[in-house]
Amino acid sequence: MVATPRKLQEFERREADILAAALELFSGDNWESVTVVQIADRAGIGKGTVYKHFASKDEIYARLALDFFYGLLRCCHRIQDSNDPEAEMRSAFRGALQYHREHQEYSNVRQYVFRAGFWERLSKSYIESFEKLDAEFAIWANQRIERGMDAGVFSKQPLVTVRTGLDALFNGAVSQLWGNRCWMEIEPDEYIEQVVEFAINSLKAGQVE
Amino acid sequence: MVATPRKLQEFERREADILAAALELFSGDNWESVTVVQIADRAGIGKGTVYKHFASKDEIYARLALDFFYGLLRCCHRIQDSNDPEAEMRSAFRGALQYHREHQEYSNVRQYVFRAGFWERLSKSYIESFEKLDAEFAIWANQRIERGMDAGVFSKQPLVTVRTGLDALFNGAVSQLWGNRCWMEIEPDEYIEQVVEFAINSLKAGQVE
Amino acid sequence: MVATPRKLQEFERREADILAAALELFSGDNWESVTVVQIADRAGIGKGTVYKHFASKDEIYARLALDFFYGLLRCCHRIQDSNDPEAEMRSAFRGALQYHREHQEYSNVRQYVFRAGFWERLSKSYIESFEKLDAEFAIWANQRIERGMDAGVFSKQPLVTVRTGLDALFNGAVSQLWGNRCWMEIEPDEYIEQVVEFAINSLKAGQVE
Amino acid sequence: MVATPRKLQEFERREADILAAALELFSGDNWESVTVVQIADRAGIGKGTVYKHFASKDEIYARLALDFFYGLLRCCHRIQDSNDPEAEMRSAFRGALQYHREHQEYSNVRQYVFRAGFWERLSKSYIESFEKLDAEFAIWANQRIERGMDAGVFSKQPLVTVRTGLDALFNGAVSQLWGNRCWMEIEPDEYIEQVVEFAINSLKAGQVE
DNA sequence: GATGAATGAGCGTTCATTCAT
DNA sequence: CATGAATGAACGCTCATTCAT
Repeated sequence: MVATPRKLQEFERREADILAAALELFSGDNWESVTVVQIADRAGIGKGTVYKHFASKDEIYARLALDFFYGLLRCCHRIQDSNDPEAEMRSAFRGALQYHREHQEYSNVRQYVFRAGFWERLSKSYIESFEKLDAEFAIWANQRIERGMDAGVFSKQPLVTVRTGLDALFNGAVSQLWGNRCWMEIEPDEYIEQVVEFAINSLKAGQVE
Repeated sequence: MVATPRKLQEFERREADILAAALELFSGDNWESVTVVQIADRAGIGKGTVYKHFASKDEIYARLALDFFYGLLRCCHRIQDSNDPEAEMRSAFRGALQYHREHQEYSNVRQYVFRAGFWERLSKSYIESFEKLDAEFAIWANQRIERGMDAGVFSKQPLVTVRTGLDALFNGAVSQLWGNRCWMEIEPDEYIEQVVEFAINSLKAGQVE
Repeated sequence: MVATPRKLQEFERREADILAAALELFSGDNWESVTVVQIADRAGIGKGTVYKHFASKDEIYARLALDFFYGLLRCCHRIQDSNDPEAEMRSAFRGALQYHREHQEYSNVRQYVFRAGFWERLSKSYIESFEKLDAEFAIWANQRIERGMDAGVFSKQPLVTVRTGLDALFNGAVSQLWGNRCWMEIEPDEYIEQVVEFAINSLKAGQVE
Repeated sequence: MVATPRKLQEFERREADILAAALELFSGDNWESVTVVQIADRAGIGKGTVYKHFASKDEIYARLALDFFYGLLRCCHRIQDSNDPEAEMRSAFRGALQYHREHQEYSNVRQYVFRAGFWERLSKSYIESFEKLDAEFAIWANQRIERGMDAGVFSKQPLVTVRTGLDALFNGAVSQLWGNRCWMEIEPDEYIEQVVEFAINSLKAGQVE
């Protein structure tokens, strides 16, 4: 076992410090006007040091978003393969929504990286990371949907239609969970169950019984 | 009756123009980066003229917020006194929520003035205006709640508890109505009714029948 | 006759001040590291004011270059049409070289705008100005060359060959005139005469006598 | 004979590496924006190590300039004393120009150290080095000029006049040799000969025969 | 009173320089 | 001693605010 050099450990810890500081500030009320100096100050380092770790402020956003989405992907990958596609899909959808609920601090980061212009400014390597992420999600989701269709559990529909609909449903649910900061007429957990139910129903819809 | 001088009329019209222009821009997508020049241009006046009416950009925000909240207060005051405190409260809560729904263009203004730091920068006179507003709301709401309690319609609870709960409920509902831009599982009107119901129930809760 | 408003006069004077200040600094030894603050200080104005007149530091360079090249074009246009194409071309070539000699302060500006990357950063309208300038030069030069060929004074050669060669010769001569800041083995005037002679000879070269 | 310790050898080799790396970068196109990191990388060492050898980036420039000028002085000192002052002067002038022609890579270094402000920033010891260098040149040149005057080969003129003129001539010739990168009406070697001839003639000028 | 030219603090970013390891 | 992470002054540029006209 090779011991990680102390220097490297510290360097990585700083990166974590910066990301943590940035996330705290981005999740606050003034997130639109957070400056690099504020991030550096909160991380307890100098302004220039931030740029040893990230080429730009946007890259901090990008990195936080990647961390968030990779966490989401891990959520999905944790679902065990089984002979019950419906249960799998339920678990995945529920888990993904719960993940968002538990990480509301990424709400503004997500909003920011989806803004027009963000991708245009982003460096090639970060764009590739996001594309790889998208591809992994697509593979994972499509496999499960097709498996369910082949098993006759989900109705046969064009994959693109199903994916588009589920994505819209999912994003709408996330808005709901995040848009409401203090209160909701039904409990989030119950809300999530209803969305999951809706999603499963739409996957089985039109099925000949 | 003293005729308002033409000059004064023009002055006030300009102020309205500025506020209208600012509100349009603040309700748009890039509201965070709206500049004073943009506001002046849209109002059809020079940049310097804006400062004849408002000491700072923040005061425009403050003034819009005051307009909005005074409109809300007028909503409440329009409720006729009656012998039915529950119906009054229902009307008030419903009306206040409808008011927010109908004035979503103030969404960003409200967010902005609630930011940390806004009040620190605000001039004394504006702070006093906001405090006066708060006080009027408190008087109005407390009167109605106490009247309802005295009449035995609402359960006897500490006023502070009731006010805190209702405020949270109200703010949550506003976030819900404003936060979710594309999708909601129930219609806003129905949503408002449910919230009103919930509020009334909580006012009557614990009551011995 | 409409009197120019005083304000506009002052505004234009400031622009001239900025350009003059920039040209002085760009013609000096430290021209590569001239800052906007230095330009503003020398022009006796604030940093922000520079940006009322020019969108970027590069645009100051671009504007100076345009001024320089338009002056050069005026030099050419001043040459009277005559029945002697050779004398015209001699006058033009000589005049253009003299113009460069008399405006050596633009030496670094010219170098800067010809750098790779400068055009990529330049705004569309400035690029169009330069293209228009190029086109006017081309029209003027081609007319005179073709007229000379038609008159049998210059030898018939492909226009592109002649233009390429003359441009190279001209640029080389400018380098010579500018590269040497204090001294030259022959006097600049004599040098210019020799280059002109060379140019004319190359235009007549291959001619059947 | 004391053996140079290995450690010291290595230290000196590193210094040579840094200077070589810096010279390569300073002679390139983007020499103005060369960074210390680039120099260190090309020298195959860490950034901090550069500062073990040179107190600042300017000192690297200064040291390169000193190396260059000491090389030039050695050129002069290599000229054998003889009884022919004119031949000596010819050799020296020709050699010095050839030295510049063969070391065009120092062109930007020379330009940089002659900039206003460079000397102000330079440390005392380096300034002294340059002053010593100047003094040695002056001694060498004045000796030869005076010897030639005493021998009746050069005309009697105030030393200051002769030195000023020769310096201007020399610097002009260097600009010519370095400034013109693409084109010259005569070959460099021939150019040098003409300059030498001109220099000798001016030394003999006004002489009563 | 209305104006917009002028301002300079503050933004994101770079890089020469320092210093703990 | 060599290193490179950390620093902060200074860059080009923006824009809220001021003030002479």
